[in-house]
Amino acid sequence: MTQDNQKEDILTTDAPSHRSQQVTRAHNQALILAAAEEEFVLQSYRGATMQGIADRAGLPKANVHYDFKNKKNLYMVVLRSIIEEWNDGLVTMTVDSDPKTVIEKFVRTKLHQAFVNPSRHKLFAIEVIGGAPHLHEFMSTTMKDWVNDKAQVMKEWHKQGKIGITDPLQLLILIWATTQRYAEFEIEIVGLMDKTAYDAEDEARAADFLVPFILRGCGLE
Amino acid sequence: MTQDNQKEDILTTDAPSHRSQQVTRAHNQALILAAAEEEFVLQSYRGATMQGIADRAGLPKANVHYDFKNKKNLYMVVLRSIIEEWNDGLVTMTVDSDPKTVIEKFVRTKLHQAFVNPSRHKLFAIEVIGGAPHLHEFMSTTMKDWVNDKAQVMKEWHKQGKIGITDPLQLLILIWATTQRYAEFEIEIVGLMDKTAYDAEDEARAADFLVPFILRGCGLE
DNA sequence: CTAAAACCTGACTAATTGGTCAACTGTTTT
DNA sequence: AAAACAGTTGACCAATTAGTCAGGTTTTAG
Repeated sequence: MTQDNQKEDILTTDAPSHRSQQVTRAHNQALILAAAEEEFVLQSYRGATMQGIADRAGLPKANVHYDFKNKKNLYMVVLRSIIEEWNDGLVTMTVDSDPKTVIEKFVRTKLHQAFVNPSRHKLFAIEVIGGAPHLHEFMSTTMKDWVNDKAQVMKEWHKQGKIGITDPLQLLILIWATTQRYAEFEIEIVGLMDKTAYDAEDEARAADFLVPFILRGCGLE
Repeated sequence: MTQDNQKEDILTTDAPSHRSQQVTRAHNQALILAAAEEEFVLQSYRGATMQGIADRAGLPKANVHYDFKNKKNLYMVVLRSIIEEWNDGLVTMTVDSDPKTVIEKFVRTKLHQAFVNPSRHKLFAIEVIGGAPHLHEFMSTTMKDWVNDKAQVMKEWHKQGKIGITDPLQLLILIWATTQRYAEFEIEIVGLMDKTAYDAEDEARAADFLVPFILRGCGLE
């Protein structure tokens, strides 16, 4: 029950059948990471069990330890991959950019990430809410630098009368809060919509509401 | 180390010294609840230990079991007290109310709750993010009724041209997201502000940003 | 004053769980 | 072909932890 389909691998490469060991291992690691992400979200760090992650990935527990050393390390690997994705969403924003365009793009990108990969946002949120014990470095370096940079640009925009916002940090907090909310509180929101999961139009519905609302709030449009 | 100051009770009443049993018990239960709230936020349900809660309350572990039966029950009691507070923040909102006044009041109330009692918001958030396994009933009854009621009112406002919002649920999500964020992501926000805790003016700063922003977003003012 | 009831707690137990390890299988190198 | 290596896994162990309980003390009722 733990290990079933060794033969029918979905990979499109067709090298000799004994290429499998390396490839399978990479494949299994991906399975484990995905399983860990789910388990950590649902059970939170302490509640997640290595056995639970192994079961979810359909592999023996010792395999998980072989690939990822220990629980903390596995958790850190998952967190790190989330941070990498965070960096991808960074919009280029300079003094010469058009505020309206940049803000709209930023909101849409963040919102899209939230709908495409809610688990990662949930995990990140749980980590921060619980005191961010594993994220101190990231938050005090990468994130802070990024925020200071954008805040600088927005202050300049304000000086030039391009935007009605005096406190850029508050605006960033608001944008993160409103976009990520759809991922983090998925269960609540979906429940209030009388559904069990988001449907295809929900992201668009959220964007159609949020984008004009935020632009208006910023005194644009 | 677990139990120290039995004598010096801080209570200002000075009834005969053997009133203590009942009073002390109530007092201890309050201590345990507060301790549990902290522990559950920091460690999440599975990570929180009865011993940890007991230590935090300065009482023996068996005492916690005596007062609250078991871990799950203790958790439910904490959750229930949070839900009660949630109900307190409900603003009266009818078709005849002034949208601007009501929305401003609502935002300020929610924001104040967030700053006054961040732990409760964190715990609630962790519960919802983790799938709300203990909140299904609340969310599908009390909360849903409340939302439907307010949505009805807002739709009427829109029909009368008093407000520029067509999808009330989205607005409620936004208000919750932006206000509660200051509680849930306290660590992140405080870090980005180069502090270790909110200072006295932070709530006002957030309100001064949020209230006009949201009113503008709603097409008011 | 006495007996019952309520309260309190140290010591113990059973179950869970992160982590290890030795034996095994398949792959690569020489 | 055979030795070295990488990958795999069942079985086991030590530590943690929720929950129990018996024996104690304090409070209340009659």
